[in-house]
Amino acid sequence: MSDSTPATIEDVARIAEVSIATVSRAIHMPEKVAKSTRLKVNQAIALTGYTTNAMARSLRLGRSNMILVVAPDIGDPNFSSILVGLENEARAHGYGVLIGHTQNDAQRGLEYLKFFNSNQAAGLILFTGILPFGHQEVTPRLPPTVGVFEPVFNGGIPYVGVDDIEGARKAVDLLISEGHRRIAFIGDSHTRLAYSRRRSGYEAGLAAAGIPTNRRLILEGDGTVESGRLALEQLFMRDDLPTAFMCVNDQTALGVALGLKARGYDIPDHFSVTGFDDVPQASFMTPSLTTIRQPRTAIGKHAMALLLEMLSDRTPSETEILLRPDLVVRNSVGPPPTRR
Amino acid sequence: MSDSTPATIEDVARIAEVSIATVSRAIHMPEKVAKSTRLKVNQAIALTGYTTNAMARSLRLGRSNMILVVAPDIGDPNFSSILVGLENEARAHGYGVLIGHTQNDAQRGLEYLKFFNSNQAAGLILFTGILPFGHQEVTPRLPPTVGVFEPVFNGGIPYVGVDDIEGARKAVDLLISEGHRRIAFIGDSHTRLAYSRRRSGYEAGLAAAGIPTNRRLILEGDGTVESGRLALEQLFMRDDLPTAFMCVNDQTALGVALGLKARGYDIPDHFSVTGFDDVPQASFMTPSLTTIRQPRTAIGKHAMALLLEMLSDRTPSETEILLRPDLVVRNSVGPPPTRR
DNA sequence: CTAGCCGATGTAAAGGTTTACATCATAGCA
DNA sequence: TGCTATGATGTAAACCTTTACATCGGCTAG
Repeated sequence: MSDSTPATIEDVARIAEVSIATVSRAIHMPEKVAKSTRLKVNQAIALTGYTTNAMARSLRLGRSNMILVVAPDIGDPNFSSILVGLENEARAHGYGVLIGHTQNDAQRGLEYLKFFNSNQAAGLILFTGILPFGHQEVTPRLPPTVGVFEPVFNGGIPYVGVDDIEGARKAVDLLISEGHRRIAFIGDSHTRLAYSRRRSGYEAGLAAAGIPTNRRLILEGDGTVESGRLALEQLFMRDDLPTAFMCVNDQTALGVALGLKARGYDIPDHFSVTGFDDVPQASFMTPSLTTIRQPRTAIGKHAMALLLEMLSDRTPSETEILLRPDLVVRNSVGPPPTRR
Repeated sequence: MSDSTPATIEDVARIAEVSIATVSRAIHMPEKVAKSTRLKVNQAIALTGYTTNAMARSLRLGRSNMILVVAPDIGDPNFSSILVGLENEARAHGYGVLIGHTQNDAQRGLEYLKFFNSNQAAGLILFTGILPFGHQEVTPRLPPTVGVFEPVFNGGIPYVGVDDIEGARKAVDLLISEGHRRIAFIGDSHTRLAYSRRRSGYEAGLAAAGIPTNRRLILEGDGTVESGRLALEQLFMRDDLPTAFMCVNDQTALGVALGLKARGYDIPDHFSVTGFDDVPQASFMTPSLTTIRQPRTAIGKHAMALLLEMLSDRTPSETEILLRPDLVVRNSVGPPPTRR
């Protein structure tokens, strides 16, 4: 009954008393085979517990049913629920998800390209806009690829993200409506496009309110907790403080909040703070963080759907999908202190 | 020079002027081939950019070089850095990591078994001890498998985790040494072995200090923030309060802390709280959480190493690897309030 | 000088699938 | 009735690799 080696298409064919070609057709092009035959084949499949050998299939077809997802850091809290969206969508279409992380090491990124030469993956989902393959003169021939969060470095590759400008705009508008005029932007970056876009939204918001941008209130950062803390220290050293800190992401906001707390200040009584992303811990911070929510599962779903589309007819319907970021009002924003 | 289709072993053989068998040998058993030939082959490989077609190889060998990692929830903060350890170790040995999550749905778990019938994966890493395949009379034939965190349900499968009893013991000992005598345990569970082990450690600690266990101070939970909050409410309703809450994990501790804060209590002045796991956010809570650290990356590394060992000679050197949990002292524990 | 051995290499089969092409039976039509 | 179109199925090649076995040449030892 149940042998130790898995059943092959040949076993099924023998039991169903047809040729292996018919079995294959019954599975993949059922309309091409007589109803009675289809029935016999299905019974034989049920009996043997047959599953198509994915290796043989991929070999024959010249493509696999795996999607490689490469992220700089798997541990990023912003990453995991996107993965859920990716995985669900992939599985719904018979694909599996392979993961890799580069830890910002170009060499490692490069190694992942082997997955495509060797037919182990059919498509690529790339987190962060910079190609993880280092700075190369020659762009490596990429497989069908979709970016997440940011457009991919050398362009021409569709991507799915959130409208960073609009999101930032919502945050800065909230701060302005609370009465803030001196608003710092923490976490500007020239390597991460998403971050500089958020800065653009910030500037647009200020401009719309007639507030001149003050370059001394724009600080760089790399999105880590530490960078937030550091930026805060710089501002304190200059003794040129804002009343509100608009941070490029929640991690940065956490760093700022921690720094303020360490100096004995209270949020939002003394300073207001906003984040971006709405990572799970944002709601558990004290005070809970007012931030911009990224629809992560939806991002994952759309990215995978786009890639799957490319894998079938090679012409993606969209080249850019920007989802709507939502303002999540919690307790880290209040009016500026009346007088200093 | 660079064709559109990837180079095959035949291209390499032609250029190196040897047979494909020699090329294969030069790659996989270099000592079996003359040095001069090896050189020619290597040059040809470099020239063509040849990579072994993993599909063909797996097909021929009858096994793949992929490891499937199945977790109930990819988004679990306790999961991702283990994944890093898994992935690094796997890659170091030429394996890739495939991920799947069951979302506690037995049906989904079952579907992943297909990966093995179809040769898409060679081994399985299973998070949480319960087989994700539902309650079945017949245990499905499992591929080489290693459990993480807890022994796998029907036994006989090696696993890697942390010594939960010892870890819990460290937490309860700390609380006792601070002077607590009424210590609640939040998050007992009969479905999660790791949790009930932590309860054992808790009880052992109490016993060692001559404190009788009070069943009314042991509350069930499923390790979520909500379960912590709920358990706290129960205790308050009974008006039978402890002075310290030892929580089964950090999430639960967070729920307890949030609940206490909502009721206007201060940690650690009014109550002490401990967690378990040391998830990233534990250090950012207010107050920062005293907890037990799981060496996550190491767990991942060991689990994968064990599996890889099983994949080669089929007899794992260990059947159980328990790593040492470390106490991380932060600010959520203090002496009990002198008088109520 | 030759038998035997050994090291290096080549030949060819096998692994499981998909699919172009061939075959065959039957239905429809003249 | 005989021919063709059609629908269902079978045959066999191809996808790329690994490896058991065969071959071949040269060396050693007797």
